[in-house]
Amino acid sequence: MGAPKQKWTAEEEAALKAGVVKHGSGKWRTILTDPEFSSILRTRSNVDLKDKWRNINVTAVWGSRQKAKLALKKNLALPAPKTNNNQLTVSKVVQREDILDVKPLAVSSGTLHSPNSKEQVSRFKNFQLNISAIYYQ
Amino acid sequence: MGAPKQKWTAEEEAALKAGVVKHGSGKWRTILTDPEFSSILRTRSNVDLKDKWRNINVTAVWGSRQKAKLALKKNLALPAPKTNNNQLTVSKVVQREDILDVKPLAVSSGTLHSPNSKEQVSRFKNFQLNISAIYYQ
DNA sequence: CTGTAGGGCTAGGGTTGA
DNA sequence: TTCAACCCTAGCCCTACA
Repeated sequence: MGAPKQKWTAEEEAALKAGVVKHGSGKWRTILTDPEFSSILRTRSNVDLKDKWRNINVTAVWGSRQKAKLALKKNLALPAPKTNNNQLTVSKVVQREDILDVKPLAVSSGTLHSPNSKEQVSRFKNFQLNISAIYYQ
Repeated sequence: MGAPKQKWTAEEEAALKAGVVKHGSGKWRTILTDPEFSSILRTRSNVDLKDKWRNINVTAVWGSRQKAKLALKKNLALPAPKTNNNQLTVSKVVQREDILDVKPLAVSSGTLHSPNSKEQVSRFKNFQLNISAIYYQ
């Protein structure tokens, strides 16, 4: 806990993947220095890249049980498919757990635009001020 | 299947609170390895300590973690307060580095509330603003 | 000193059994 | 349904090593 966690955006992840394709895994500093990615990954360190890559691969291999659960839950939680008209809705039951998430290894760094203006949160090194407003009934 | 639930004893809880006072919140592994508490908390993991501390604090302010979560969501879903209403501006200047976290407002006694001087709490009829400054090195 | 690899830790969301 | 206890893991830190 030093600074609030900075979650990886899809754009950053894509840039990392493209960087690994271009320079190879383990060349974190090189990827960071590459002008093709340096702007997107400006806020990340080489160690961050390494850690994120590790998470990506771990997730890809997966024998995780929670993710399977989540996938199942997600499926169950889906509202009945809303088709345009009035027709019987058929609920589908997915039984496979081995699919999920095709990982695009080579995502070109096209013009992915940030979902929003990801403002750069200032990250203090040894101080954090939390303000939370909580409403209750 | 898993281990049966191991309820926290009063002694364990006291040790945890003392550990937080001594080492600070978030230093779960440190508390665990402190000879002063290691014997009492022998059967607990660092994650257990973290979870228990969360329950203690959440219970002290609210009735439950669920309510807190709901309240938070409710808060996030609310549009920004309009000018007409309660516009609060809070500023705080910090200079010291030697303080360490200000969380132990949930010490055993029956009379909680009246947080210490490091934390300010403003209460409205159905609204609470929490401000906490956390220092660390 | 710089960078990488890998183990470890915490925060926070999620799950579960009583 | 509620909630204390417990699980899962992204992100970040620490240390060894080259």
